[in-house]
Amino acid sequence: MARGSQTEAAVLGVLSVQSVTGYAVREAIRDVLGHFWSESFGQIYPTLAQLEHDGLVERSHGERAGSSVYAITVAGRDRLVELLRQPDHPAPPRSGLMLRLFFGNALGVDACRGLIRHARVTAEEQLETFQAIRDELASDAATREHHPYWLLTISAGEHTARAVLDWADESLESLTALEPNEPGTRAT
Amino acid sequence: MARGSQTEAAVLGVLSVQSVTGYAVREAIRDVLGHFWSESFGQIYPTLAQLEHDGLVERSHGERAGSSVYAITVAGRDRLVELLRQPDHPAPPRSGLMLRLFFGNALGVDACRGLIRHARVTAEEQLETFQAIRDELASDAATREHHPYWLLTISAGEHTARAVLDWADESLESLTALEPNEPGTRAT
DNA sequence: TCATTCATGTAAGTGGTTACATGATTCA
DNA sequence: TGAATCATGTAACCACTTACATGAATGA
Repeated sequence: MARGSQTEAAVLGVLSVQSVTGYAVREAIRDVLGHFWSESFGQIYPTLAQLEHDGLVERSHGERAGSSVYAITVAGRDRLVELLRQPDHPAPPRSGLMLRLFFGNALGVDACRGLIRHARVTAEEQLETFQAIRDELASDAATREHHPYWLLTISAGEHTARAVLDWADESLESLTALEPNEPGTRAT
Repeated sequence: MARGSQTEAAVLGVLSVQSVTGYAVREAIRDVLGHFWSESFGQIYPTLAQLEHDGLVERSHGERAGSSVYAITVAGRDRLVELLRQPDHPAPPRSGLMLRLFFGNALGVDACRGLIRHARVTAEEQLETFQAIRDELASDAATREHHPYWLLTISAGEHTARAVLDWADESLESLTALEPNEPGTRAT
């Protein structure tokens, strides 16, 4: 899947579940796909315009003045499947946390501990969020045919978060064994 | 940390371990930081030129004709610590796998199974790679002060890979319970 | 001698973010 | 009435990738 088509797929995907405004597409991507996907305004509106031009979505008047509701067409559904079938070209990894830890000898062991603790807290918060999403899903019958798939992504998030928890505990343990060698410590 | 400075940090970091050519910086980033970081040629050479201009690295003649070896300066070490201390602004998540699974109802359950199996295989291969790196590290005494930190990143990779394994097994199980509803299946 | 690796750089293109500009509607 | 939210769009900018261009050294 060419990089640009990923946005197309995400937007078509949202519209395949429900017809909404461009603004709501962005909200859905942020709130529902948020733990594994993101799109900015600057991408969504031009993409919607392109999709309309290609006959993959249709635009109708929204309830508010000037607002548009987009609905996916039959051709749009075909296109969505076509896009989803294309191979994934994952972006090269770039973890700022790992970069800092890798050069932890320069950064100093205390700063490393802080980074790991922070990652742990974030993972804990994520687990709570995932539980909340599970609860919400359980009471949403309208989209029940999607739930088995949506749960897959939630479960992936949970597994990853728990892995971070385990890793953080192990890592904090292993760093306590280290003498407080702090090459990077200076008064600021 | 501003986005551009991350490249600066990665390059300075590599040079803080050993003085090498630009080509070798790229190799180190690809082979050693590869599981959590990446830089392309187009980034490394301009960054090295900038770092030299700022007095953070020094250039000397390499063994080969026309080749340059870069060495980090004292100011460069200070700058590295400064960069590593800056807060991390993680790139927004973009998992093509999760996007496809989330819209699995459109893609079809068989294609989803294929994606998950593929992710599982990749995770298995990664675990083997990590073991190989562990073995290599154990026999490299020259960089021993870095090892506690380098092991942190390897361990993180292993935890993540094992999480994928568990998630994949669970997910494949959960999908077998699903009737073979295949909206996305068409002859191509 | 010929392919591969080592080595350095530039230029064009892309995918994406951020900020800007505008205005209606809702609700406190 | 005024702040927050809903809503649509554009323009500038940025980091990064890919492809290109070049050539020396190594080793089969």
